[in-house]
Amino acid sequence: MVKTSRRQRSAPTIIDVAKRAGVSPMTVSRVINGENNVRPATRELVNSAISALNYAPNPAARSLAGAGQSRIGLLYSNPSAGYLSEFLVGSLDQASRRDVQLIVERCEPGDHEIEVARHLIESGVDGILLPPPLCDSPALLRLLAEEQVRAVLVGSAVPPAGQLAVSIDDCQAAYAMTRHLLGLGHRRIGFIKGNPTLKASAHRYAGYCSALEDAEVVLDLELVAPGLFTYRSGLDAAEQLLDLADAPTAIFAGNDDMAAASVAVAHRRGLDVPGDLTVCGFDDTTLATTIWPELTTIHQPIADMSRAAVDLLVSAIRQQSPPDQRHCVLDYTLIRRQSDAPPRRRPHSAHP
Amino acid sequence: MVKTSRRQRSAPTIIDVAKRAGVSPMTVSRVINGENNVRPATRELVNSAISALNYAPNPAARSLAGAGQSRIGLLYSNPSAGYLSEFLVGSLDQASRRDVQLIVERCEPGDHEIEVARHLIESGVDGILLPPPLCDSPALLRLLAEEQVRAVLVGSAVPPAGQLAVSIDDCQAAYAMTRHLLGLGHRRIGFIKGNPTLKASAHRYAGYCSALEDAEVVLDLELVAPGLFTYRSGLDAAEQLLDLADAPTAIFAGNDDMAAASVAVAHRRGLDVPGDLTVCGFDDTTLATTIWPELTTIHQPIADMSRAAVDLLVSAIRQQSPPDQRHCVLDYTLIRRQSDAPPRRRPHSAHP
DNA sequence: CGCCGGCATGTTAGCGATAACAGCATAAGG
DNA sequence: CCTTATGCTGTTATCGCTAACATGCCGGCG
Repeated sequence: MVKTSRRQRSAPTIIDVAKRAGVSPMTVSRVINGENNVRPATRELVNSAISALNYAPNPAARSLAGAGQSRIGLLYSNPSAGYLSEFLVGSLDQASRRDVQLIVERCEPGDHEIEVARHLIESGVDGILLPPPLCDSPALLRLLAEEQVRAVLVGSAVPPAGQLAVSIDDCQAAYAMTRHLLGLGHRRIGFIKGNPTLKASAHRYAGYCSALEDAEVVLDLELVAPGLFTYRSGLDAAEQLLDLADAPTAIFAGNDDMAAASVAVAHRRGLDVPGDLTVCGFDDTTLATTIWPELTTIHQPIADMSRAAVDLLVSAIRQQSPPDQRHCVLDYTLIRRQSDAPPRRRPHSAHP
Repeated sequence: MVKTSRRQRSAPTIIDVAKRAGVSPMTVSRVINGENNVRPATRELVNSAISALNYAPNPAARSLAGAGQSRIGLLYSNPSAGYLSEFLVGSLDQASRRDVQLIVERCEPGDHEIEVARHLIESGVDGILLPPPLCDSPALLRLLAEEQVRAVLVGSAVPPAGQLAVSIDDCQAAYAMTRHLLGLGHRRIGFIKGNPTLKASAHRYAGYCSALEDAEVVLDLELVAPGLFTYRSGLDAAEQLLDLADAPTAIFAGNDDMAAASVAVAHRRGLDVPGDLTVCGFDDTTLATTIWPELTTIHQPIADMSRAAVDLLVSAIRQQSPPDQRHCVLDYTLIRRQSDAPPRRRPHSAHP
């Protein structure tokens, strides 16, 4: 059996070095940490003892005795299915690289987010990671500000000034998707808005509007349906859009859940997707590839975002990196799958 | 304030937990390390103190004090939506409690699982966690046996003898669900089988058959459709079942994805769920509560299962707890939501 | 001359956890 | 009924390192 090979002849300690250099362990420590109040001659002595013994400080002991390892919390409430797992994978990875401990805490639907957050804070974390939808809770942000706990908002489209944040550009992504649909030839493009309490909703809508405008397609408010990011709300919105006398040839839903609902409604009405109706989503959750046809959607690099978030937070905690970039914007990807196609009927000719 | 005064809001220590639980720090340590010589009542006391304080052991102190830190791998390939995140939360939590480093490795659809597993082993893990569907890969198990790497199979219905494993009783759960449907008055109950390479499929089917038999309802093989646990396969299976001259009044799908597909097919045909057709799933993935109506399904305590798996693995690695229980079977829950109801039409009278 | 202040260094006391052993009930055995 | 096992649980002593304080040594000042 190959016991962990590291346990060989116990490595030299700071005491071995101290003896050999004829000084006290403390002086060795000072030399190691580059403190400037050691006489050059002594420093030299210690240094040579160190290299003679091939000494390396024990990081565990170091963090135990010293500044202590920092811990960061991850507070999540109800992200869509695949979001959390990706987020976890990324933050875990980075947390271990940066040598911080990650405490994961869930806010159950019934819980009051404030209570849970307070619990986390009281448990002594030095900072908190807030993936959506918690990143847009004003009450939570207020609490964090009061308690002076640092936080990184992930996925919030427009974080308050100075707030640490990581996100994609929701507006630009929605713009790209709308442009994609326009490129396929669609002119009547329905849009299902998301939960108005989340800032991302407004931004995605803005991207949609802006793309239409740039393509000189007039925005028809009939084609814009309200939604809440839930499947259920998507059902209602899709019904509303498809009930229109001049129904859209494509529906761009504010997220995958509502897009999936739109597909369901289309099927219920005997419409083929994408033959009779193009449907696109946003987020690229697992739902997007679970249903049939698989959804064309916007993919967020969630794992990378969470990695970036951990980095930002740790740097802030250790005060290593000044605010050279408090808000980190990563790139999205438009993923094309089977739910989009050019419109079957020629659209009404647009302008002369 | 430049630095948080060291004493103020530091993380809770083993001593805080000990005080709160009214025991000595040593006992807490024993609980954390899963040593088996602690009275269950005491263990419970300590555990609740741990979660109340949101305590996590300081890895630095631990490795300093002796216990060399071990690492375990989590190898996953393609669990259904939501499974992974729950699994991660549970295993993370327990990994941090037990102070093992969790190395997460994904096996992409194209990858050969053997290669990925070998990579993980070579990176020096002391054991591997195998959630479904990898837990049922014979080739993988063979490799692990050869390499003498310990593994815990999670979700495999009948693990090889002596293999570390955690699961629920799939057969019994399917039995309970079928019984539930019979209790509602259904007699023609369709069943969609799962991927035949996974042992859970056969067990769920066995539970279904056994419940019918006990209720003296003859098993009609017409009502049993093949499936693969994918949404797509559920679509085909549901079409097949609903095409039947004497169609079922209820469909029990082998998992939630296929149940969701069944709901979609029903809607496409203008059937109301649950008014015209009852649909039940299995697994209680997030999909179950995403769609409408929300699915009645079987809930597995995935987070607890992964916690148990980590425990089992760590204990085996540290050789602290003998094989007092190599296969840990946890309880499932039948969750009733909106997708089931008594059959609308009186079923054909059964027997004289 | 003697006291002060500043620098280089040594001492002491933990950091948070565990190993090893010591106690102390309770159960088993004679 | 007393002794020897057999759990559980508590004590003590570290692990390697570093804050915080204590010491000794020097020159400068009144």
